[in-house]
Formats: sequence, C-alpha cells, structure tokens
Amino acid sequence: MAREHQATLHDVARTAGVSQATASRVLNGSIRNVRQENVDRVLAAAAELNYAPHLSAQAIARGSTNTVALVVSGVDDPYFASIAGGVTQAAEAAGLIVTMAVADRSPERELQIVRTLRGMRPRAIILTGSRIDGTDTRHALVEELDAYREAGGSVVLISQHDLPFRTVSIDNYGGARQLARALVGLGYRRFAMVRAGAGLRTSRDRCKGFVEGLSEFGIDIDERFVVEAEFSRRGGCAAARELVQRGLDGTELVFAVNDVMAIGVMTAFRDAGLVPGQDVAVAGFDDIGPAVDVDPALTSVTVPLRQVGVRAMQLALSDDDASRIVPVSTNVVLRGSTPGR
Amino acid sequence: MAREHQATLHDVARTAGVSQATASRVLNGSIRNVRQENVDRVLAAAAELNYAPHLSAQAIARGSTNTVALVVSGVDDPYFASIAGGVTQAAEAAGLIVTMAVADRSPERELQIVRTLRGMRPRAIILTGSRIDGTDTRHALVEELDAYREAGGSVVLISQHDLPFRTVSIDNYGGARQLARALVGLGYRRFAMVRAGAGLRTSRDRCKGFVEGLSEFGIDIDERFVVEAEFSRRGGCAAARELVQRGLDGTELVFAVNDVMAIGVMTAFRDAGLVPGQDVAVAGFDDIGPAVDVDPALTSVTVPLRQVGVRAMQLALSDDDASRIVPVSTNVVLRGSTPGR
DNA sequence: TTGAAAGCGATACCAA
DNA sequence: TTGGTATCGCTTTCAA
Repeated sequence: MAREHQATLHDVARTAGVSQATASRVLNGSIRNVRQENVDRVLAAAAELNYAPHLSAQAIARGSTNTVALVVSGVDDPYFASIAGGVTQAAEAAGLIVTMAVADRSPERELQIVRTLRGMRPRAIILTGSRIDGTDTRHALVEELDAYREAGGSVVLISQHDLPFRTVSIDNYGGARQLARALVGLGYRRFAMVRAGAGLRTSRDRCKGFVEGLSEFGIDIDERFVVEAEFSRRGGCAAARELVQRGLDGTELVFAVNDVMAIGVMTAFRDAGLVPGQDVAVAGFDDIGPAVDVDPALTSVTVPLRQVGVRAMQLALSDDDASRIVPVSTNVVLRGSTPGR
Repeated sequence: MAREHQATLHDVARTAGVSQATASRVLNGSIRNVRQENVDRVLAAAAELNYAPHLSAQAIARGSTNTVALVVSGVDDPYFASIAGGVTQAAEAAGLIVTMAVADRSPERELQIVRTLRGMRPRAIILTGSRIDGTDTRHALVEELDAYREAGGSVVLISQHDLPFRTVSIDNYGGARQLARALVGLGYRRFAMVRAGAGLRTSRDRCKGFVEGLSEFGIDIDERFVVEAEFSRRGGCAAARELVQRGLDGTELVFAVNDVMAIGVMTAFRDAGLVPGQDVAVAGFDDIGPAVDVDPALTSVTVPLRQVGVRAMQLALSDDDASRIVPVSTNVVLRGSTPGR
C-alpha cells in the first residue's frame, strides 16, 4: 500500500492495462473517444491508487497552468482580506488555484515576489495595495510585469490607475470629496486629517478629494491638523495621540484616510478621555466590516471590496483589452461617529 | 524585444554561448564549478532576456517543489487572516511559496481542495479551521491526506488534535475553563452561552471547558440560555436577538465561543437598547485585533494566532516526528466588557 | 478507439 | 570546468 512516490499516470495505465495515452485521455482530455470499458478500468485504477495528476507536469506538457497569483500588502488587514476573498471566490468559480504572497508594504519585497511568481507561469498576476511612486524599484516592477505580459500573461492592478496595465480603479478621490461635502452638510467646519506617507497613492488621492471637497465651501485644513502616520490601526492611534498633544483646539472632526486608522483614532481618543462622536467626530474610508461594530459606528465611504476582488479576477480572465480600466464607485455612509451638529 | 513565450533556459544558454547545462549551473546549482567569465555571460543573458525559471519544469526535474498549501475556512475572518499571516511569514523565511485555498466552511469543498492541492506536490499541506466530525467526507479527507503523507508529504493540522497528523493544538478547553473561573471570580453567577453547530470541534471544546469551569462552583447554564448560531459576526447578532427575545431574565453575562460572534452579540445588544458591559456583560475567545476597538473592550482568551501560523509552518518543515503535537496555550484577558460586580 | 513516440523546460549524471 | 543526454510526468500528434 505504502509507496514512496505518488502514483503516476504510468502506474494507473499499467494497473488498468491500457496505454498511458488512453489513461491520459480518460483522466483529462476527450473522454468520449475511449471505449466505456477502458474508461471504467482507468477510473477504477486511479481511485485505487489514489492518483492525483502532477500539476507541474501537466503545466509543462500543456504549456499553461491553472494558477493565478495574488500579491497583497498584508493579510491581517481586513481591506486586503476582503479583496482576497473576492479573488479566490471568482478564481474557484473559474477552476483556478490562487497563490497568494504578502509584500508587507515593501516595494523591494513586492518586486522579488513578482519575479518568483512569474516563474509559476500563472494565467494572471493581480497586484493590490498602494505602491510607492517614483522609485527605481517601481520601474523594475513595471519592467518585470511587462515581460510577463508580453509572454502572454495577464496583469491586473487594483486601485493603481497610473500604471500601463489593466486596472480595477477605486474612486478614492470622488468618494473622499463626497464625504467632505456630506460632513459640511452636517454642520462641521473645523477638520483634522490623518494620512499615510506621501508616497502612498491611495492616501494621497483620498486627501486630495477631501481637501478639495472642503474648499468648495471655502474651508481648509491648517497644516497643524494634518498628521502623517502608518497605514494601520497602530498608526491611527499614534496620530490621535499626536493630535491630542498638539491640542485639538476646537477641531470638530478627524478624517482618517482609511477605516483601520480611523478605528485606531477612536480608540486612542477614548483612552485620552474623549468620547468619539461626542467630543470629536471621526470618519474613515473603506467601510470594512468592523466599522459598524465600534461605538459609535464609524462614518465611512463604502468600497465594495469583495466585489473589487471578483472584478479583478474577471478582468484578468477577459480577452478583450477594451475595458482596460474598470471603475468601481464608492458611497458615503453616515453613522453615529459623525452626528449632525 | 517582444516574444510570445517567456525566455527559456535554452534561450539564455544560446544567447550566452554556453551549454544549457552550464546555464543551469549558474542560474541555480553550484555556481562555483563554472568559470567566472561564463558566469557573467549567463547572468547577463538572463537579465537581458528577463529570464524567470519555469518553476513547474524545475519541480518536475528536481522531483520536489517550493510550495506549501494552506487551506483556511475563510479569509474574511480575522482569525484565519492572522494565522495565514503567520504561515506566509514563516514560509517566506524558508523560501517557500504559499498557495492558499478557501474552503468556506464546507467539508466537501475542503476535500476537493485537498485533492487539487495534492496535485501541486507541495512540501506541506496545512489545514486550519474546525472540521465537522464523523462524516463520510471526513473519512475521505483522512484517506486523501494519508496518501499524500505516504508519498512523502507533510501534513499539519491547526487546532484538530483528534486526527492522526501533526497538529498545532490550541488549548480551547483549558482557556475556556479558566475564563469561566475568572468570571465567577468577578462575581458573575448567571450565564448565557452562544455557540456554533455541534459538529464544530472548536466550539464544542470551548463550551465544554466553560461549562466545566462553572460547575466547579456549582453553577450551570440552563438550556434556555444556550443559543446555537453561525460561527460569524452575523451569527452572533442573530443569537443575541434570539436571547433578547427569549428574555434575558437576569442573565449577567453572555459567553460567545469566539470574538467575532461576541462582537456581533455586543452590537445586537446595543441595537436592542442594552449597554454591553453595563446591562449585560460579554466575553469572547481568540482575542482578535478588533477586540480592543469595540467599546467596552472585549474580555477574551488570547490565542497567539500569528504564532500559531508560524509554528504550523515550522512543524510542517521539521523532520523529527517526535513532537507530533505542538501545544499552544491560551490566556484570559479581562477587559471592560466584564466589569467586576 | 488505441498505442508509440515526440516534446515541454528544467536537472544531473557521466564523459570528456 | 564543460557539454551531451537521459530523465521527470504528462499531453498530443500521428499511425495503425
């Protein structure tokens, strides 16, 4: 019973008393050109030997794989988790296997990952997460992806419409701008902003949208009330502490460029004795699941994350290069963290 | 420049003016048995052609891969996300690529996934998530995994110490028992419990520990106050609503078998006009990140999820079969959701 | 309907 | 230190 290697097609064929070619036909290709009797024998043999086709061998023989590569910045983050969920869902529907790698927000790591992943000859490479602009690394990345695409691979970016590849583009600018309008509508006038490093495109777009939304009403944010922090819960906490230390000085609302930061902000405020939504309002972006579990529930901008993942996968698989950019719109949701004034 | 296929080793060798064997040596194996001049030529050629070794071809030639397969129940869940984070971290440290599949809590799907994954000939298959006991599917799964292992593969289970494979075993029973003790210590006497379906081992163990912990003090939970629900945030919400409808009737504390459910419970209570921690205390299990972001912060049992993932990976890679079971201990953390009475 | 045999892209042994 | 060549597990013509 115990063998040192997995059963091969050869084994199956021998056990079934047919040629390897026939066994191959039964187990994969055109079953209908094989006599029923042989079909049964092969199937029986395969079951008996617990045969599982060697995917690498198939890949090499066929010249293509059933693999899709997904690169995310971090799995812990619910933002990426949701997107990953959508991607895997769509991939499984298409009979594809997803290989996921985590870049941990390092461009170098991301480049290295793409290099490795390319070796798997995946049908598609999907990149998500905001990359840093203007570095050499980025140039190298584009080159790598180009080589991959020229060889017939499909590249899809999520939320990075400035690179020459297919993209699922999230309307960060527009969403933030609408959010600003809505908040002004609620009566807010004095804002603070918590953002990530200037290199992060997503953060930049959201800030820009927010600021320009405010400026429609002649409102602007003093430099003093703009804090830069890590793109994470911890970053949000740190930023809030920083704000408190600098003196809130009448600030009515803090906009954090994403929900995890916003939630961090709320927690830190509470620790500092301020009641979020009451003493100071808070708004985020993404509308991740936990946004409704905090108290008060977090005002945010809905991004259909799971759907973004699904779309990305579909875009990766589609042939026509017409729809190079798939826009995904966003939607303001006002909740308890920003009560009307 | 543009070619229809990725550059092959053959291409590189020809461009460099050396044999394929030499090129192979340079790009992978023993570089030191090659004249420096040739090393340079090959490297240059590889860079020029943007060569990326065909991993499948390597796998087939070498007879082994650099792949590790990870099966989770769902990516959206922070529980799995954290574990996945740990696994990928450890895998990357070992130079391995992680392929992740999502079983969506369906045993059939899980079986199918394992079958497919086996075809990749991964170095290890790591299974996480609580499987349903006693089904045919489970039997088939064990058979599948056995075949894989007999062929030299490494199988690691997370939190399932009842199957004949290496396991990272989380002390669900003990943690829940200690939690019960601690809560009684705080003065609580009347409990309700929110659990998942009876087939889920994790849920069962936690319930058992909790119940037995209470019984040390002669306390038990009336059937009326035990609600079964989906192992998710939504399940927690539904369960809480159910409890409210049945009548809380003096219940002082609700224990949910995991944090996502507990958070759902808190939110639903609040929607029903009850203040969590004040009108009714809530405790969970896992100590996922968001546990400290809700208000009041959630009392829970810490499970070092990320570390669990790392351990699983290490266990998968270790040779000695001595330490078949790696225990991971858990720790009670009391927070605002269970104030002393 | 079937089987023999030629690849697919790499590795590694054996001679040179 | 090099190159020729068998080999890995499978698919896919091409003949029979």
